[in-house]
Amino acid sequence: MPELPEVETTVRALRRPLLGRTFTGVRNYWPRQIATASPEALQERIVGQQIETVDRRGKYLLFHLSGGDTLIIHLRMTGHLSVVDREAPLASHTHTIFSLDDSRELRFRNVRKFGRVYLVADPDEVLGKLGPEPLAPGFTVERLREQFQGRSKQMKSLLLDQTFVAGIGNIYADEALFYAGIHPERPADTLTEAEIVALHQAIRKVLQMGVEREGASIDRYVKPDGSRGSMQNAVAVYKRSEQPCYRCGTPIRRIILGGRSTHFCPICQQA
DNA sequence: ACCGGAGCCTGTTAGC
DNA sequence: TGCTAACAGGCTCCGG
Repeated sequence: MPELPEVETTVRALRRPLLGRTFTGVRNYWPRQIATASPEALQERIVGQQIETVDRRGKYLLFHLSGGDTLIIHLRMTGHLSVVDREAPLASHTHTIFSLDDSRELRFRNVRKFGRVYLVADPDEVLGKLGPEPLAPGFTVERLREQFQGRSKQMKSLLLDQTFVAGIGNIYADEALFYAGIHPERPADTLTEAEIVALHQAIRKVLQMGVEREGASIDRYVKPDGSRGSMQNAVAVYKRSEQPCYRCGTPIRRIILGGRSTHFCPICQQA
């Protein structure tokens, strides 16, 4: 669901309305959503702090604040952020509302309650174990090859591991493996050098495509303004089981790996 | 250290 | 048609 491209799309939409704003209050209706402190403690600490940057690391949104703290939000499965006038009607499942100094509010809607809010002095408390940022210039083939050290699990599961590469979720993992021509069940330690190069290129390609298309509106995901992205119209394998592979015409297969639905072409992706 | 599986959640969908 | 059970997958935690 919200994976790197969807979070990046959210960050880009929120930057303009949030940069330079100061928090004036916090309301919370689901205390467990606040991971680092009680809602009262969060409010106490965040009020008066100005938003200096709006950024992303993996699937996390980062708001660096004038008091030195960083507000971190993870959307998980169903999280949705929007900035609206405080008079706007409240959508169902809105669990945390940040009031701003311009009569607007940053609202965190979260149907399945998996999303989390962190307020920390040191972002590494939350982000410390994340793997490399796949669209950053430092994500080279060499860097990816290093990440394979000591890893033996199946490629699909490895791509979902945020300590391997940050930001990939179920959709883009299946898409990347398709373009790299790698079967999702392949043990990581059996990849050839050529396959690692292909995987590096494929990861960047599918994430870049997702960002350009402003995310995949599969299931519930929509942009902060409620409109849909278009990546769902450009997927090669995800949720295309039984439909013909665009490359060879063979029906796309769906299996369960590590408890996750996995889609692949049995001809183009050799075991 | 690494791996796989359970658990957290609720709206939607599949199946009887 | 109406109900229940399974499913969806982000991450953390636990045991092997």
